Amino acid sequence: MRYKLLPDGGRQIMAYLVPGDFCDLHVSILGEMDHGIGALSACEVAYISRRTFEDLTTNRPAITRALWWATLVDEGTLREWLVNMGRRPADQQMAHLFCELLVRLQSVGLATQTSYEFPLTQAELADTLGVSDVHVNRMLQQLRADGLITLQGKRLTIPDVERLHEFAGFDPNYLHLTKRRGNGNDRASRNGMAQS
Amino acid sequence: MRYKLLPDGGRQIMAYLVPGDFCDLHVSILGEMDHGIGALSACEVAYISRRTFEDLTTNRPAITRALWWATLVDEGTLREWLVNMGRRPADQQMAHLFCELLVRLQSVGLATQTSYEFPLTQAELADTLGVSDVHVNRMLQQLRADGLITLQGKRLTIPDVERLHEFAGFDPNYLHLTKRRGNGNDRASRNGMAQS
DNA sequence: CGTGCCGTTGAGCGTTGTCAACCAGTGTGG
DNA sequence: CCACACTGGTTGACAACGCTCAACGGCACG
Repeated sequence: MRYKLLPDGGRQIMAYLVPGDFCDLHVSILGEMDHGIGALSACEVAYISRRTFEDLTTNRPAITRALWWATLVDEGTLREWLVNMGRRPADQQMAHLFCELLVRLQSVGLATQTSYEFPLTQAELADTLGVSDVHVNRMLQQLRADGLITLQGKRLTIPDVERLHEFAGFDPNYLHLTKRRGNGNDRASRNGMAQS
Repeated sequence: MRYKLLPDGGRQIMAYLVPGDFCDLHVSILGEMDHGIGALSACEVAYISRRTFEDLTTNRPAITRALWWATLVDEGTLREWLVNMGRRPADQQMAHLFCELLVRLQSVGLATQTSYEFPLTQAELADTLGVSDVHVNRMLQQLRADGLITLQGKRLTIPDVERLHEFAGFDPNYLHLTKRRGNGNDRASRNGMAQS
């Protein structure tokens, strides 16, 4: 995840990273990090040396373009999150996040048609959605009571994906996933390599 | 501005563009726009043809890097806005926006040390901050009463910039402006051209 | 068998939203 | 020159959403 800490001790989570995502392309270009990065579950991290990066961005325009593409998708996601926080009540907001994670995890082969591992605590959800943890708890119960989700142990299941989309006002176009094959492993295209 | 419209008629504004900013680098890379762009005041727009763009991104790595840099700064701004909406009450949120605009407008020579033209309506502010227009009105009055801002006609003045920063919890580091000269015209560096 | 994390619940309060009305300024057409 | 409509800002009353504080229970871990 990406996050920022505030003077008053508050934390705002601004992004979730799934396998295949880049976590700090910023540093190479901007020279400085303006936020923190943390792991919410076991992670495997690949390093690209500064020299390699410099080499790629000066000599390999197609790859540079693919990396740029990845940051633009991140940007699109941030915009959608902004809409989420600004214009939707907490329950729809949470439902929207669940929809997004389903699609993104499917694209890397980490979700079935209707469910995925969900290791987040309610406090972390609260720091993501900009609401209190108590309120997250109540909204979760409501979503469960309405049959929109089930959350047992660490697994989130969405019985009727279409209905949750409807409820959350979710439209995955902002993720810029290329739609083809339905086999749940679309990683190459998500990373934009295929087009370049 | 960048914005999205929702099915219920709501609008969320996700970014303000000041002179020198790029408005749709996305299209060339992502191939599709996922949000709308609108003008809030008279604008002058420069077009770059697709062919020129293709040429730049394949043959001019330094310029490509500068463009990429610009999108990364936009991304940083989006993250800060997310923090703003998630973790700050409406009054501080508005103050934070005023602080950001002061710095950004100064960097393109459109603001004095303490004031700038502010053409937004309260309804537009509301759509930016994710609150109702009535509430914007009341928070504005409060900021005025506290002597943090004055807003006469279309001009916003910040009598004590340091105090407003304090109140809003504003730290301009996320804008990645290079600090040098204090003359309020720092456009070249803001666009990242100087470094490349 | 303690300790700590996480989830859950209740009560009361504060911020913010909704609805509705009103006012000032501006432009328009008769 | 004067209705008229329209936009943008302002105000009041009330409801609703979400927060804070506080306590408690289950569970894993040492």
